Amino acid sequence: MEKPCYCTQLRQATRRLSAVYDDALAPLGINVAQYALLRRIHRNEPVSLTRLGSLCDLDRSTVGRNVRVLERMELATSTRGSEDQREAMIKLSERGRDLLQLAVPMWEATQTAVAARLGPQRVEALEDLIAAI
Amino acid sequence: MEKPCYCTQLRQATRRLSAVYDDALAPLGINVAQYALLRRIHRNEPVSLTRLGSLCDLDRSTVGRNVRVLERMELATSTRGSEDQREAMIKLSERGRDLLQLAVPMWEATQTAVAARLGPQRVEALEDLIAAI
DNA sequence: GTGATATGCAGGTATATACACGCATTATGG
DNA sequence: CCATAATGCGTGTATATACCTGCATATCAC
Repeated sequence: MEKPCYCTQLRQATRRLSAVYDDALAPLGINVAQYALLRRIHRNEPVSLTRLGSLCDLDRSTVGRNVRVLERMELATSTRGSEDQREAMIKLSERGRDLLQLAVPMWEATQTAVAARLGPQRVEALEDLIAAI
Repeated sequence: MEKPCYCTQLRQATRRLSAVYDDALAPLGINVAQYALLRRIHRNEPVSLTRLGSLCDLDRSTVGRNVRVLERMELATSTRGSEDQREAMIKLSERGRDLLQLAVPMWEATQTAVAARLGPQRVEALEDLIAAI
């Protein structure tokens, strides 16, 4: 008796959960990945792409492209490091900061709703699992 | 006291877990998404894109593109339905069937290894969570 | 039967993601 | 100092994913 693929099921669950957060943030024109990135930048600015990549556990090139999207939306800016000319200095723009301030309560509401839907037991299991995987 | 984003953490965990399965299947030149799709086709062939989409809980256009990749790898074929000319009839090719036969034990080994690493408690929690999300 | 509606697909567009390669800049060894 | 190594990025390439639009084919209502 074969168990279904943990990975495939987890991927599916992640798509579903992402859609919930995406929908919540849609009025602001951002998705949950962009929200996470904005927040990460905000907490570390100015920050290089390499550091952002390691903070997000994403490939540097991925972060670079995702930041570019934020730049196109005029939510973030990228300048060159003053000491190390190789480094990109990523910061939020004014608009980015403003939008993030609107986004946080929306995210919080979603987070709370998700926790309520799952119940404390499952939330704990989720936190444990995330750490274990 | 703010809890980190469930969604973002789950996305991260999913990326990590996917990488484990991807690595295991890499010798065959496929990743876990392709494995899941091959398997799904195998169990339902011949199958239309719409049905495949609903089975995988993926957008039809996504499945269409993913199947196209399998076709390019010569692992699957797509012909037109005989009754309904609109329908695509997706099947595995010989190569697809052969490769799947090699892939299944690799997948099983990974599945077992993951279960061992997590332990029965967490595996159960994972199954429960996946169903709940 | 024919016009309206529904269904199935392909393609455009866009984001998220990874890996490999190459270029520029910085750091290091001698 | 200078050659070499290390570091930081950008880009090419590729897959996975979703939404929307348009086209072809079926179905249905009358």
